[in-house]
Amino acid sequence: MADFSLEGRCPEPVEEIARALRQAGYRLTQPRLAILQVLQENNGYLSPAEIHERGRALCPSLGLVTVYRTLEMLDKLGLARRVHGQGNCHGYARANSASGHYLVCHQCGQVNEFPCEGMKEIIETVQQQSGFTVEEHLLELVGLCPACQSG
Amino acid sequence: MADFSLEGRCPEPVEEIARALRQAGYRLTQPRLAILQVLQENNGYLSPAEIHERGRALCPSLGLVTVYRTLEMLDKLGLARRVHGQGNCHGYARANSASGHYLVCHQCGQVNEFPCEGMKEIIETVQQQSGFTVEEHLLELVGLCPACQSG
DNA sequence: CTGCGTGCAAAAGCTTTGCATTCAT
DNA sequence: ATGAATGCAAAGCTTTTGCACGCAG
Repeated sequence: MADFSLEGRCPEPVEEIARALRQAGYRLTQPRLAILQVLQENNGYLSPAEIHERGRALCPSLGLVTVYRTLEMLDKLGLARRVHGQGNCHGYARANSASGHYLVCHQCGQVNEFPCEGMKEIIETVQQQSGFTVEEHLLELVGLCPACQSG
Repeated sequence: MADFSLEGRCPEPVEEIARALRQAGYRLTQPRLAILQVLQENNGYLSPAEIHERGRALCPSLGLVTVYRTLEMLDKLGLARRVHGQGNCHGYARANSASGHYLVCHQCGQVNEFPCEGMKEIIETVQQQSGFTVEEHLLELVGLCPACQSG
């Protein structure tokens, strides 16, 4: 099940992320922990509403507004990443790395990041041919994960 | 100004697209022509609201609802493409090719498509390593176009 | 203690739906 | 003539804002 992309990066414990949060000057609260936990446990692409719903199991008072605010913050810190679906664009997944490369299963919603060496070269070429200065990139591959192919 | 990506593909006249529309069984109406014209003239990334506003110059009665419906249709037919911005996700640009590769200027909003040979190889590698079956891909490079770098 | 972070309520946007009318064919 | 397409109005969502209270540090 796409193990390659999980090697070493996946089980990054919530505590570690929490530490990163603190170092960035943010407080560590129950709602935030709940949201981090949800993102951590779901290898997926979740809408704010879904995160809210699941987060309530861990922190019953969790409000949807807080989910929005926290996701925005996590996105800024690079701890979660906005993922663009084909239809709706408003899902989030945890960021395992800063790669910006996603492999999305359109059946089960699973999102993995993957390393991609070829990218630098492509960007270099495009910059030279177009005169653009490329600052960010987003690469999403959408398809079926191994489990959903057989299921 | 990123000419490379425009070679041969850009001036695809509205009439040609219109023909494609007809062949797909759709009627050719003023509102649709106006929207096609707007997409054609703007090398860019436009929100439905912007398209509506500009389209009114060409077809004063144009309603926002029609813009939504038409964009959805054009997207399905591959004649326009949804472009994902960093903040908002709901821009559209005309589709010059079926490449799925965009070069976006975050200053002026200009969107170009570009050819990208390296992609097939990347997808091949990822499929083999992950077991995913990749059906679609989306590559966006975001940066500054030549004009905006000097401006 | 302090004030950052929260939840609630409400406002503000954006997108979709229903329906009578218009217009391309 | 005929029904696909449109525009309007309104409903339905999603996201943001304002504010008093609570909790982490």
